[in-house]
Amino acid sequence: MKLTNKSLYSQARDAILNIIDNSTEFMAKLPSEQELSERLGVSRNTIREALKSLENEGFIAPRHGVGTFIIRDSKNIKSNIAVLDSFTKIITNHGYTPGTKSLYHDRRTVPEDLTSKLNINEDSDVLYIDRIRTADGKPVIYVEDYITYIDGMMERFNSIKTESIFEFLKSYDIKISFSSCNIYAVISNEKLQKKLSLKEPKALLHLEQVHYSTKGIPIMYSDSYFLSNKFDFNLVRKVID
Amino acid sequence: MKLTNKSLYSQARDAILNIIDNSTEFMAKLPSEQELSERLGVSRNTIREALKSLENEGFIAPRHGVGTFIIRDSKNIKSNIAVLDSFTKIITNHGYTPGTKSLYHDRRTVPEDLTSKLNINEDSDVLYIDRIRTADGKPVIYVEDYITYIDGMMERFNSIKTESIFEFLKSYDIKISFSSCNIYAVISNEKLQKKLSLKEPKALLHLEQVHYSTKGIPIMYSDSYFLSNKFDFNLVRKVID
DNA sequence: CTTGATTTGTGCGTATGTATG
DNA sequence: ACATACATACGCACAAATCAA
Repeated sequence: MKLTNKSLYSQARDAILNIIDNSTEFMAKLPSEQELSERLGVSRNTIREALKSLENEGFIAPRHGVGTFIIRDSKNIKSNIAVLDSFTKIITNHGYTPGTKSLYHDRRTVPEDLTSKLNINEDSDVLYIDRIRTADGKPVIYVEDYITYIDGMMERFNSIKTESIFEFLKSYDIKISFSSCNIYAVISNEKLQKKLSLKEPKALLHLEQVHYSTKGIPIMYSDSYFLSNKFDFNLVRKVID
Repeated sequence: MKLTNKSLYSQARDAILNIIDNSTEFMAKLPSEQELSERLGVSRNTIREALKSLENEGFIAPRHGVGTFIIRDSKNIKSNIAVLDSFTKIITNHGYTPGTKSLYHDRRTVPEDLTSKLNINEDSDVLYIDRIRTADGKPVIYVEDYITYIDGMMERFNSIKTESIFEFLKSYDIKISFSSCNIYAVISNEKLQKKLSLKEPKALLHLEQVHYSTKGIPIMYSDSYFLSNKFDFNLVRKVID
């Protein structure tokens, strides 16, 4: 009998994240793996899987022979750039009300430089989507998406009213699992200033991404431009020995 | 008897990374965990640890019930921003010869806004270091470091000739383990243009970091400014369920 | 449509090593 | 020297997903 659809380690992770968010003092020590194992009623291995996941996201720092310490909580993190969230969630996390100002799309032949990135033939089609996302009504992100074309996509995109491309792809049983992302700082050119209603050149954070499905197949290429002063992108960088 | 100072899983990781870098076809499939386990003579658990690490760095994508697939190799990755490398290594990886153009340092009271970040009293001192790093002789990174002051640090910093702050800290038995990093795009102001020998405003990638030791103690705050057009910063972003 | 083989995912138990205080 | 706590490693069992016969 299946009680939940979540794995044990994922449930343990949630429980530990709860401890983290409720702690107040700086560098508080978590209960030992042994104690967490007993308290949550799962094996130490399962606890360790949960801790590893939290360590990867930068919440905790284990010290060999000493204990595991909380280095930050999830409440104050507005956006972890290593986590692939929707624009809607990123804007919401920063305390703004998200919206979409303009939306254009067409079907076109894949641009030459994207054939290798999307691993498709040069005469293949893509669904091109051009969007301006807003925070409290003001333009903050400009996005251009190129999605490997599937039969009838134009028509379905017209009929389905969703702000989320990820949701749209789910209707084709495609679930985006990760993206390979290049990060650049750019100064807005005329096109970008027009799109983002800027009167003067501003610094933008440019993310160039190839999105992959759970099957590891490249599905979508995106260029997104963030008004950098509106967003806090956080990341934990680790030394690899 | 200790034959190596590397953990088994780390050795397995190296062996698998070697397979990855030597594969040619797109989305090639790795040998199964079972086979890797037998071939490398370690347990399946150890193989899984190695694979998990490679998955976290975006080299492979496992598919439940199917196999593990190579999505990129390490040869073409110039700089994974989630990995905390030295500036020297980042510049070298991009194919340039690294150097340091200017170097200034002093001892000063900690700036007020850094007391909480470094978790020190407001009357504590820091070692301030101001550097311009070059690639093939051209300025490409401007860095300002603030290190929690330890007795005699000024004198020792004068006498030790190293380009690496990390190496300098090791002489105090402090090993940097990770940093918490905020990422911004900025347009160079007059000060930055002077430091980086720029004739006109350019887009810079600004990393604001707090560096922690292996003990999880904040040691150093850094502001670094990268000439964005000279560097490729890559990152794998994952959907969290 | 069912079955079986293969492969990754999850979970437990145990033992030993290493760092810290 | 000792206890505590995390790190590494092995073996085993079963679940779940996929695919081909």
